[in-house]
Amino acid sequence: MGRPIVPVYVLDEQTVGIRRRGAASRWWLHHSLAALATSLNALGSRLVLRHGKADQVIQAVAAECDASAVCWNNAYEGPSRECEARLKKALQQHGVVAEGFKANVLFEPQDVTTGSGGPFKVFTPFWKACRARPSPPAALAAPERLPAPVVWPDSDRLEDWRLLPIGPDWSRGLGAAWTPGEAGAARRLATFVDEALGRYRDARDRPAAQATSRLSPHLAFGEISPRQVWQAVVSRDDSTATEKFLSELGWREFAYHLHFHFGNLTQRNFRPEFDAFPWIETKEALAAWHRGRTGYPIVDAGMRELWTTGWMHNRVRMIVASFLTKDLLIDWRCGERWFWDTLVDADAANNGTGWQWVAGCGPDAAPYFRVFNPVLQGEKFDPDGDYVRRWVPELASLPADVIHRPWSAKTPPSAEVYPSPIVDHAAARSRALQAFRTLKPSR
DNA sequence: TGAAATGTTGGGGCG
DNA sequence: ACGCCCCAACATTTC
Repeated sequence: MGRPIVPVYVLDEQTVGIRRRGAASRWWLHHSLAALATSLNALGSRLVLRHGKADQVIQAVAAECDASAVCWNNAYEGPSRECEARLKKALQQHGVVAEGFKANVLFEPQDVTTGSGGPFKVFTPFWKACRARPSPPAALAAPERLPAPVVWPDSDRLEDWRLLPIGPDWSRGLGAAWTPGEAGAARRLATFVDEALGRYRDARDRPAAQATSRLSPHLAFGEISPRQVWQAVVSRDDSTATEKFLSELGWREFAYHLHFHFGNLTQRNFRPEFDAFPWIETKEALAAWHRGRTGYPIVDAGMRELWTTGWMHNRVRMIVASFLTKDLLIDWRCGERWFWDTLVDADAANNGTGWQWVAGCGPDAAPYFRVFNPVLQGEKFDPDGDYVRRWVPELASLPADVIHRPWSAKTPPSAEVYPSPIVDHAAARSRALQAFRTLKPSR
């Protein structure tokens, strides 16, 4: 059955506008590709690795194989889309069937429109419109074997791509936390559905509860399709438990929708009035944030979880982002860059949308006056302090009622052990409100 | 997917 | 017993 299939992965670091992956996601990519190659070998196939401009490389491989068809999953962002368009045109000129599929999204951005036919700028109506559409079709089962060609095209060696850290190996925490690859993704999904989905709605905001799916890096690398996730979740037929989780998949869809319709939002303010915002350049404060030494336990715990595991709980991402942009008044792009480099789930659309949402310059963004209080957020979402104890061990002996404000403890930790807050939150809040008032009102 | 300031209410202490 | 005040608890508004 079927004609030979040649699986190809192209590492494109040359097409202008395609951003080079950060260090943590390069680590993930290495292990993901290794896992994919192993799986393909078990099917009697191989993974061909090439690097270069994706459209040119694929054309070359297709010619070497005398391919009759080339298939891929659609991309939704500027330079990648242009690359696809060039490839499609070139292949068709040579009589090769070229087809993109939508396995990376539940709903394609152009299929979801407002009543007047335009794109959405607010999440709730966007997701409502998605839910009103037919459910995404179930994913097809994986083939049991892939027919091999008589002659395989050449492949790069994965090691030669040097995706793993050179010099000091900071990746041990990543390896302990994650299993990149399709099998790891499937296990993660099954575990989540069995053990955590039922309490997701109530426990998802508590970072110590381990109640989220942790599928984000697997989704970001295409190791699992959102359609597979959708299917596993809705088949539980427990709408109160699942609806909240589905809407988080919806935020991912919304991010792709925005990037498709409004262009790259990883650097450009969606609301142009923010181009005049008085961000402050403070290297010391930024460094304290990077290293998890701000003096606010929930912020520092999150930043250290990120550094150690390449991932941070969603609630804590909002808290650390609010702290950077509002308490420190540091440009959200500085935070976006750090996340891009350190997150194993780094995804251009999700990262840009999330940062702009918190900073207030994005679509459907938090209003400027919403400033998270890192103490109250800690007390509300980490009431026992377990998350802080895990990631900020020097505070582990503090009782729960002061662990989010160590300066109030009977015997506060010395400044060598744990820093005093680098800013006073109350003062920082009023400074931020002041700064935000300088913006011209939009619309 | 907030927080703080301000307003309202009702119970209890106390002159 | 009554009225006054205090303030916790809750609601509303404002940033």
